[in-house]
Amino acid sequence: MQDHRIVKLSRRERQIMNIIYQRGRASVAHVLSDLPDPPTYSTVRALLRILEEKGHLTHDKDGPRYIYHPTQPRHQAGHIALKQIVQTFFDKSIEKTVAALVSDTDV
Amino acid sequence: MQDHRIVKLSRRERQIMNIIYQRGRASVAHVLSDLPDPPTYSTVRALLRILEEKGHLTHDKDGPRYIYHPTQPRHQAGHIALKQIVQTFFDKSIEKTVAALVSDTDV
DNA sequence: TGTAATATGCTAATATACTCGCACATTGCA
DNA sequence: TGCAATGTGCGAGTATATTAGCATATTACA
Repeated sequence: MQDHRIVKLSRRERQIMNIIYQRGRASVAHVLSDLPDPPTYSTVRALLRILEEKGHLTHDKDGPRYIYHPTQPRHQAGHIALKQIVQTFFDKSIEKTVAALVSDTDV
Repeated sequence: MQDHRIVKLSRRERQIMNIIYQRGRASVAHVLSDLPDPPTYSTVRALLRILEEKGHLTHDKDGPRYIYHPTQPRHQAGHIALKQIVQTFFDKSIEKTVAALVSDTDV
């Protein structure tokens, strides 16, 4: 479990981190276009800035614009997220989790 | 994906839902004892009330006290949470997710 | 039965998240 | 080179989440 940073994110912060993890890296415009109930460009920039201050993101420049990417590697964040779910919903059993994962029938 | 209710939760709300899903059902005292950086009893009750208003929880009485439990079945919530993770961290690939799940080596 | 312990019902203050607008810089091209 | 398009920096308002306190009911048992 070790690093609980990600669990402390707020709703919007979480949405944004998910988008960036899914894409690998993203510009403000990318994030904005993927956000549900999208706010303004300004708002997204503000949130990205905050996430960077908190250490979840970094950016580098692609010509005139910022490209953000996670500081914590994708696979590592994925692992942590998985562990959380195994613990919360599947009695800490990897078997049960795999079973649920494979059986696509319900839900 | 279907039901995005759970993704809309705030930080504390999420923590509480996780605790209750993990336990199956829980009293105020249970939740309080499991919360990190625990607030006061009053606070927990307020949050539980809100979660109930939003439709995530119900309660029934065990003698003098309320016992809360999720309205959405555990396995269903687990499925949804899993799908989210598969999509965000593992390129929508169940194989990759299972692989990560089984290889306990890193993180 | 009287009292300490433990519940809930409300109400309201404080902190944090979320939002946006305005000013200014840079880019690309007519 | 001048202007429209697209960036960022920053400051501040609004909404929501988080917190706690006080009044009151119920329980358990000396």
